[in-house]
Amino acid sequence: MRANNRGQSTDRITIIDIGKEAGVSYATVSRVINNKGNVNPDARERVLRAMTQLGYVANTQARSLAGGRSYVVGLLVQDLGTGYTGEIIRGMDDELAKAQYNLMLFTTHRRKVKESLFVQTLTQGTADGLLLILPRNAEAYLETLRRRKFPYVLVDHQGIDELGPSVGASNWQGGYDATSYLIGLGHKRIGFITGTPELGCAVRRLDGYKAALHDHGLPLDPNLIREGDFYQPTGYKGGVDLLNLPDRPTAIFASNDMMAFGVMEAVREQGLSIPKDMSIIGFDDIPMAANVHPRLTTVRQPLEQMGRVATTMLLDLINNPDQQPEKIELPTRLIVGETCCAPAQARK
Amino acid sequence: MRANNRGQSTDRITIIDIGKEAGVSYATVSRVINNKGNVNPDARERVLRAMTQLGYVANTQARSLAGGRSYVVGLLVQDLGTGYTGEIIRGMDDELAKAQYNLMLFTTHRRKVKESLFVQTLTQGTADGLLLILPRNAEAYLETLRRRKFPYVLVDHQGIDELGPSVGASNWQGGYDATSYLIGLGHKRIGFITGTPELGCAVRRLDGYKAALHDHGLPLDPNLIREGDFYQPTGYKGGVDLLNLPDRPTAIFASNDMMAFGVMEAVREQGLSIPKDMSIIGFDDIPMAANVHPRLTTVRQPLEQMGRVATTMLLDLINNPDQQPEKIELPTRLIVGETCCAPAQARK
DNA sequence: GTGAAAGCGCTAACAT
DNA sequence: ATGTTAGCGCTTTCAC
Repeated sequence: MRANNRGQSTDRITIIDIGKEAGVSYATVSRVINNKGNVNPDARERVLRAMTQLGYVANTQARSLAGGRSYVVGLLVQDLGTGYTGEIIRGMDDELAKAQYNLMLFTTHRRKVKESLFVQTLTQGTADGLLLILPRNAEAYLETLRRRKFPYVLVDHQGIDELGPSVGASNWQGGYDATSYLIGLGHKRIGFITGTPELGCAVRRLDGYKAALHDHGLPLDPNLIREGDFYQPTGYKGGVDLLNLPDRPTAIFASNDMMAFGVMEAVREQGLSIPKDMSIIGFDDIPMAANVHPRLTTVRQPLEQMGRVATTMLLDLINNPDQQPEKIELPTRLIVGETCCAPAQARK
Repeated sequence: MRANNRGQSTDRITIIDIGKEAGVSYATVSRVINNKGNVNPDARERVLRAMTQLGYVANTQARSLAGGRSYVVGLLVQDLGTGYTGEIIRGMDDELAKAQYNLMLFTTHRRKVKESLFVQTLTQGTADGLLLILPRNAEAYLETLRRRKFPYVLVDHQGIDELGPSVGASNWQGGYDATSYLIGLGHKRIGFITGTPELGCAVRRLDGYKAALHDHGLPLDPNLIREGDFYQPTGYKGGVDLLNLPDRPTAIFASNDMMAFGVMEAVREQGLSIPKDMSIIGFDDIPMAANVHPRLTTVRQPLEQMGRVATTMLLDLINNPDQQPEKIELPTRLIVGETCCAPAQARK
């Protein structure tokens, strides 16, 4: 048992050991491991046996240094707080495990400039590919990634321009469906709280809202639209503002669940009841949406599946670098909870 | 511009380039990078300048392969769903970034046996240390880690025996405080929903509950204690059971916030009001606790700080392998929300 | 089909 | 104080 320079014991089994045990050169062992052709079935068998027998574990550092893969995928997220990201990661994680890949996590929260630095590190061989969940200001480093032909997939980033392979949900349709649902219940004045306006998904949800109003012959009142940023406090604030309107809406559609929770808070603070006095609808269907009372009516994004699909896309891209970048949009679905009902006047 | 075997462009700047540019051997460059002594200030200056000028980024694979550090820390978690983990990671992440470290994420959810496999990978040079949040059945691989003298820190794992360096919160005190608070409000029958019984933190919270009852001369009714697992559904179920008791409690203390949400659900389903008919208290103070209505009264664990402290401990351990393993317990604090009040009979 | 050998970028002796 | 050199474990030509 040897010890490395930090005192850790490192009695590693290398391909040289395997080679000796199997009676072949270690080049052959490498061929077996990487499934390259031209290996005698007998030899392959012996190598495989030696590997399990000696408990061989590949050293990924050496592998990637020698020009192979690192078997690491980078993941860039802003935040882990809301459960939204957690759901997506669950899907990624599962898919990655199947392919024997590991995940390197980068969080950008609070940091401003460092984002491009991590791209440097990552593309220097640390990772074989990169997953980006809802990135902001991605343009800067996406350009670098593209130039280096470094595989990446965007999750839930639907910019206006061509930013490369991406997986998202049908945000427009979700916004349209939720609004139509409220209109169907009899609501005529429907408040809307936007997400971060720079984010494609936020814009699409708003567009869906507008389109639904238009298709049902309802006027678009700019006063009913408040800007939010996908976090709870702006939902609360938007809710307060809308409630204070002389001609207040009978329903509020928040661009995500966290903001919907904020709206719920605002409504209750005024002593109003949900949904009797105010119908509320969210977007995402994070786990918590089922745990609040009354259960939030919302538009479900298939978050876990989005993570799953993004990951398979990325692994595909790593294996076949010269592919056409795909853009996949997964369907959203209205989840009817208990926060919506017909407006008061319609019930009279 | 060269291209590697996967077609990516890899015009890397190595320490050799830096050496040439600065007019020194690349060994000197290495010395500068790693802050080893014996470098002429002039030479150091030239090297540093060359590095920024050429935009040098170290190749961590090569570094760790050559016996240095990988500048990666592994993180083992079960789940990212509840926000609890997210908070801790936020603290870790911040601290890690300061030390230029990266984070490799391993999730054990759903997988049964693979846990020991990741230890193999990790200790083969992929990471310099390991952080474990609330691990279950950790004994198996902790033994391996110890034998290999691989640095690790446990977060929120307070087993009965000596499992090594760890960071936790004062769970006993928190349980004691919450229970005392309820007793102070006038409650005499207080239901309790446990966490996963194998987890040290769950046992401590229960012990704190029992001690508070005892110290205030209240009897311990085993019927009022229900087993949970820290997830919402068992909170709901425990709540239903306690509500159906002929002599139902006037308050319920759930071992964490997610289960407290479940209790709230159960109470409401019976048409009862919170806190008038039933006081509820949780544990953790995850962000969501402030977003439910009424705001959950709970025991705050300093989650972010726990992550922070665990990380500095680990980095310390990486730097000085022969340290004594520390055990740090951070204080919890009662957060008074709106889910507790005096019981009905006391108010009469 | 298989082995020998070069080299990925770096650290850490060992020289000087 | 600095240069030289030997690997770390692996992939990948290039021979045979």
